[in-house]
Amino acid sequence: MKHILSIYNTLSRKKEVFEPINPPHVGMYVCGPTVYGDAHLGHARPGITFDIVFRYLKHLGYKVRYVRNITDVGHLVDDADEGEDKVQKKAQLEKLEPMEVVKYFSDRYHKNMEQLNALPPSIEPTASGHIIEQIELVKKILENGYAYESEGSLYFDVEKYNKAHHYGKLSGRKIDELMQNTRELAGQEEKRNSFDFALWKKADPTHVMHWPSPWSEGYPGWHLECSAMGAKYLGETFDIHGGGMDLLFPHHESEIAQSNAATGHDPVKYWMHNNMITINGQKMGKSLNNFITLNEFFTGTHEALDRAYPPMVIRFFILQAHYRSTLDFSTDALKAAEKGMRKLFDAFRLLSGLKPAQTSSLDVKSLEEKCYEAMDDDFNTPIVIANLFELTRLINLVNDGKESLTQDDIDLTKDFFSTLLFDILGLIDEPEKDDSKLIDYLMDTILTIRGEAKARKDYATSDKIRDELAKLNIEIKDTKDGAKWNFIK
RNA sequence: GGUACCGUGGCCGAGUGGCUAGGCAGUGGUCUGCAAAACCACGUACAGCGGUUCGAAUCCGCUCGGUACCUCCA
Repeated sequence: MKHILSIYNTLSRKKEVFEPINPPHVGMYVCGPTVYGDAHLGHARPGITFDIVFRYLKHLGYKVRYVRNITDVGHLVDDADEGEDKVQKKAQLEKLEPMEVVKYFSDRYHKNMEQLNALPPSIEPTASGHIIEQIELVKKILENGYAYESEGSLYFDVEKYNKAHHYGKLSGRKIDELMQNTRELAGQEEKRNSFDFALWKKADPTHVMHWPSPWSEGYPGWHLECSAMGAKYLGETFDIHGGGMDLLFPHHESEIAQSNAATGHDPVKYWMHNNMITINGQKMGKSLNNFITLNEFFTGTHEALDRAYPPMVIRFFILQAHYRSTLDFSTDALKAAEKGMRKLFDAFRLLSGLKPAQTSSLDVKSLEEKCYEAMDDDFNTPIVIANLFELTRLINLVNDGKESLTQDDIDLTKDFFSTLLFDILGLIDEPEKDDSKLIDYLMDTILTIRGEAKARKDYATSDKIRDELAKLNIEIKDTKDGAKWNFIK
């Protein structure tokens, strides 16, 4: 099957046919988390969205290098805090080294991504590990005249840059409008224009994380790490840069500016942005304090949740919406996703037991084509899933003896169903395991039945139950308080 | 205030001019000892108002409602 993959490019605001710069190689950079807290549902979205992109590009035969950074330097706690580093603040609160905080939350993030069955990226660079590269990038920008020094800090000269390039071409902003919207804020005296952004910040004496540089003891500006590390591992121009829509401006806009200022050309061919997950119609976010962490979903420990929801339910829930749409969370929506997903898995299992017929009364091949068409159309996973539900209906019809498939068609169906469901969508059919609880319920049920048998003096049945359980190393003891049971070692 | 986006049946959510999206929930039916599962049938949903068109959820305008980003800092 010939694939013409189209991807919505934020830069052009339309779908474009995907043509890698150096086929069969594809370079993809995705903005990863700032590790100062547990990942929440919002973090799962880019994790899963770009996992799908990664999986599908590989499926199409591309050799993909997927780079996802870990931001471990320099983020502030929130808008109200002045000059306080998120990682640093967390470290001070917990009386830990900043790198202990980073390690702790990085590990937990990795665990969560693994639970969601998101494949690990090819390279996962950290900002703190690339200070030299960032300093070199600042030097280039400075040499090319797009940066200025002020009080030991370096800022990007947006106004000057905009004379040669268009600052705002990604987010659709115009510098005149930025001018007009300038607010009077404290701590801006160092900058020529309020919209200039920091390339290097001089650390104040209380700042824990700082490095030497030609300009001051300090730390790199936030936008820098992605420009520096993207160029290092994927080249000055690479294929795909992804991230959440909330990073569009100013982060990605500034990345484009930095790269142009340093190299004279754009860094990225296709910009992809996933939309936000909302809760009660509002963005789920750290600053709004309305987030539910992934661990809370998996254990059911958040007050908004009635029970635990396995990672695959979260994954399926996210895949049922297109990545560029907002997705509204509710437990009802999650439950609906869970039931639907189970239905798909049930149908897939049925395939193996289907009785083959001499002729096929159904056309399963066309469904496969529809699934691929949907994937090729900007990774439209909800359409893929809708087609898989149609396939599920057909499988059930065959199972009910109302339609028929030949062995060849059954094999073909099994093959493409599994490719789509497991390889491309990345779902895993894992039965929920909470054995201890399950066994308790089962034993209660069995002992109740045995008790009823004994009550009507049906000792044949009650003894049979005891003997059969004994074979499983389960011992039953009739006590004054009723029957008890335990495992025999 | 600026910029962008959105408003689809009870819920979630596809869909950029004419063709049933889909899932969950609900109702009726088939099947079944009962139940579950499965299958079949059923909802004449596209915020409101106007316009373009033979024809609009889909294009245009206005109104209402909602969301995100807005240059400190990150």
